[in-house]
Amino acid sequence: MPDLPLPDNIFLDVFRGAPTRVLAPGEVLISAGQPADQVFNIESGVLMLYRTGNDGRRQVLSFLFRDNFVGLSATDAYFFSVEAVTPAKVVVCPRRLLNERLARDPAAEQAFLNMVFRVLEDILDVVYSLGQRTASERLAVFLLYLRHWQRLTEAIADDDHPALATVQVPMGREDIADFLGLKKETVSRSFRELEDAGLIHRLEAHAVRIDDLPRLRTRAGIADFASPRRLARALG
Amino acid sequence: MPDLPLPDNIFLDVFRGAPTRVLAPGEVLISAGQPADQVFNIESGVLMLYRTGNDGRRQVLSFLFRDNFVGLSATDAYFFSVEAVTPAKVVVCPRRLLNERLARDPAAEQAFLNMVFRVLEDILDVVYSLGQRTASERLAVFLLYLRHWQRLTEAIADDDHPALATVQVPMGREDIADFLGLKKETVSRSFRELEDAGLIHRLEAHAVRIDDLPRLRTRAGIADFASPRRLARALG
DNA sequence: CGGCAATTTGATATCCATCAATCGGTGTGG
DNA sequence: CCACACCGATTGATGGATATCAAATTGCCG
Repeated sequence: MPDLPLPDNIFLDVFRGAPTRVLAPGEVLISAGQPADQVFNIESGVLMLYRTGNDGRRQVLSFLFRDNFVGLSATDAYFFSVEAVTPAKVVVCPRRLLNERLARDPAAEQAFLNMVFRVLEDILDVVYSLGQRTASERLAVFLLYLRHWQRLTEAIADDDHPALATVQVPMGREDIADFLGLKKETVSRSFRELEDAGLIHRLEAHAVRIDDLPRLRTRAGIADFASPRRLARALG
Repeated sequence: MPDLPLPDNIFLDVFRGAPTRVLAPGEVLISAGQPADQVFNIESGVLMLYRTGNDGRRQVLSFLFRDNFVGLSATDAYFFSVEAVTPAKVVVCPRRLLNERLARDPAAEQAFLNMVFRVLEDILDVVYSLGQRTASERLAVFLLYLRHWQRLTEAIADDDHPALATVQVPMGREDIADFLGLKKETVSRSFRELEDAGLIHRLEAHAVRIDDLPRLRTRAGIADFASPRRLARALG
């Protein structure tokens, strides 16, 4: 079986030779309201895209992993914030350069559009989770989502590969809670619930062993982040 | 003050002379899993885009209004369903034609991409609502959202125009509930809560009078669907 | 006018949030 | 090397918001 490549979006070549920026955990890359004049691509590490309300409520809209593109915006100002969860490296490129690249090359534009569609589709999963799923179901989906990204960033072809038995959970409970629309205590209790059900085992706060993948998938419901169709798409 | 035009997305001209399809309430336009070989534009009426789980849970992802484009998909199969809420007319066009149009015309492609961005941004609002807002806050946001679309489809320039004092609520309570991640009884109670607070008044099940727009906006939180920035963009 | 479906309202149950310890690692200074 | 302090995670006890179950009411259409 061939190694599993990351989706190669040809427009990403605008980042060739672009400067790298190193981020410490918690460091802010994008602040909502700033002029949207740069785009980024993640070389390593995990970032978090979120939106905050006036009253301090925060919704994490997405976690971002290696080779994820950052900086989608319809307008000339970002409408979200992005910060590093782990130490991270991103490459930076003026937005103008990307626009020119897309305008010149229909194939690149097509690839870019497809990426935006994938983002859109992934967000619809999140909407379904937030609207319809219970706390432990959301956590089950989330763990499969982390496993999916771990599989992609480590380019693992085999779904049963032993390296996927333990899933790294780089972010804290509060960040998970703000992604899943829960409170951090509820996230803890949901971990326990999945553990008591024999689906997972907490190794430490930032790593989980998956004991029963099929039942974890059942618990999560259909929209498994590594379902065959989605994976086929992710691999382009 | 000039009349307020609908956003004129130039790529919509692929629908010129295209056949019209008439839909009765509840009639399904798109069924999840079908080959995604057609795209649509709404001429009149209200549609509903949703996703269902194996167990019958349903999440309404979006309501669709006049001049909304339907059929965005990264793959060759739809991953959502669409049905009519009210009697509706849509124009139908082969997806291939749109793709050719976009490939030929960079300006059209740009306009299309901008539309997709707007959709993305709107969905992020929904995610924030589902993750962070209470029931009555979600309903407040929803009523402003309906008001916003009513304003657009009726091309009303003035935000204080008397025609906007009453908002039509074409969909049933269950559909609202499945959009807001609530149950229909909770939607009823939230209507009552807003009414008791003096923000709105229920005229009938399908129409609401807004008594205190500023306070309704406050209740909804910042992401007002008709905030100046968003509106400027929608009209762009 | 009658009957059916949708909505509203009421009573109760459940799940998640909140408030409050306690536990457990990690890093530092003695 | 160990004691201690700190911070995040877990667990416990309780409260509150929403779901569920069950009428009662309204509105709509024949």
